Amino acid sequence: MATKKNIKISCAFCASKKDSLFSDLNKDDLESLDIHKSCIMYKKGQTLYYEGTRPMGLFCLNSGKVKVYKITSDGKEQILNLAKAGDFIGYRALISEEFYNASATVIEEGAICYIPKADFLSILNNNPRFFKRMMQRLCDDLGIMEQKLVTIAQKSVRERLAATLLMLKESYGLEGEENSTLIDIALSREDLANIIGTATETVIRLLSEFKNQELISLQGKKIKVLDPQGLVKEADFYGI
Amino acid sequence: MATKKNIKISCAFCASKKDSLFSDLNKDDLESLDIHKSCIMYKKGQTLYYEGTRPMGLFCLNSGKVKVYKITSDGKEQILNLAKAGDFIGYRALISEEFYNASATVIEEGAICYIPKADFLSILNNNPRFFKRMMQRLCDDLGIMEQKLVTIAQKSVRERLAATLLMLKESYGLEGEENSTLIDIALSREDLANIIGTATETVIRLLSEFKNQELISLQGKKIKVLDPQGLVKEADFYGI
DNA sequence: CGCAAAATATGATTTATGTCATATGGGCTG
DNA sequence: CAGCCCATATGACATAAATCATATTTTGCG
Repeated sequence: MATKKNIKISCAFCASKKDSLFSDLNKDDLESLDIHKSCIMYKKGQTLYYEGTRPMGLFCLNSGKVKVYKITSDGKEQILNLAKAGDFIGYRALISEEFYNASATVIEEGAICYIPKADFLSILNNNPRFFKRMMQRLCDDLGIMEQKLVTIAQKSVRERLAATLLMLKESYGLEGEENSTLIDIALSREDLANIIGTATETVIRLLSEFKNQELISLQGKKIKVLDPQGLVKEADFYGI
Repeated sequence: MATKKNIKISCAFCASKKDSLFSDLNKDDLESLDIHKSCIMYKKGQTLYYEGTRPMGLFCLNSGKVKVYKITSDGKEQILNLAKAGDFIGYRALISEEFYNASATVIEEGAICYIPKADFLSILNNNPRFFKRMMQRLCDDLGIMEQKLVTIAQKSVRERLAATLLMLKESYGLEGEENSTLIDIALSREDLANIIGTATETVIRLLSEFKNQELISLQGKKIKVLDPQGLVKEADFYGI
């Protein structure tokens, strides 16, 4: 295995910080983050942490994409969250001082920073503004998770797939010609199935149907949304 | 409609407080809660709040039981949470200053206190210990919700029902003779279906099967768990 | 107390989705 | 650049669960 090169990325000048939780930290706090921070390149497939292990710090994506997931007793994977540049992951276990209850694996390579637990908790405890911000984030996460639960519990696989495509379009959409939007994230059909909670074959089949209905187009792995309104109709609601 | 009688229940002496979030507030904070608090009896079927409305305070159950649920666009109900004596509900919307994104309805009558938003937020903002406690609670809620999502997404209805019965046994179990445990909460088969995310008939059928397997016994609405280990086997894991 | 309405129970049938099998294609590695 | 492997694709079939229908029992109400 090659030696991992530590990349120098300053939180104070990190472009990904723009809309992250760190976005309104003051200069001192941001500089204190840099002191013990490490920042390395991760390749696709590398795992940041495993469910059941103890968090020692906070991961912050400077670039790349990560999936956060749980594995059931019978070996099935359920993706709980996707993270992209600017996103934190693993903060909940850190805050509540528990073991991770999900795993995180890189799905698109990128630079990921790691802030030691002590530094993160120090800011959390000494900066009430940041503490509040974190609390707000947890509230948001909870709301999102509740909505996902309802969708998975009450909607058909077809509806969930349509809703998921719309959600992915929001988060990863690249505008193309003729109103088409490329979903710019390297998700396999299996990953997609593991977001929705269904079988890989079912996703493949339904994507084919959506293609035949000219709601989407498929160029290999990547999916392009042609008719978002049509998908909204299929989803019978908006947002998974 | 009868006039609602305001019951005098002091937070400082509330028996239900024992294991609530208020359990380690100091005397002054507890007394400040009492000043503007109201406490009235709610009957089965009464709704505490509706999704989409603005929270004006915090509900705290002195007694009785409440279901918290969302209604989908096509009118199906998904129960997110059940609350009993000592439980708070609606704190997330209050903290994040948003509209409720679920509704709450009484399923067993009881006395429910209502603490105005300002009083709750005042304690939250002035008592860092309580703030921390709240944050911890949100973390726990999030973990629970994630686990529920995984279960609903990846487990069969049969497994989910078994898991739900075990969960209900933990929260509402009354030990009876011969190792049997009565699940002491007035849930209809429909409610049960709306926890699990399935059709009422399916719940009824599966309960019959579990009865035939002598895992449970049915006396009208109420369910008695006879063989928890058998249910664990059916659930293939523990805890929904 | 008796009736109506709702909840529970069970059967018959349909359907969406899972599973298994096999073919095809794209991309990575030596 | 070739070959292999994994992802995608599609078909055939199995099945869990939804839906619709109809008893039967329980509950609440006047």
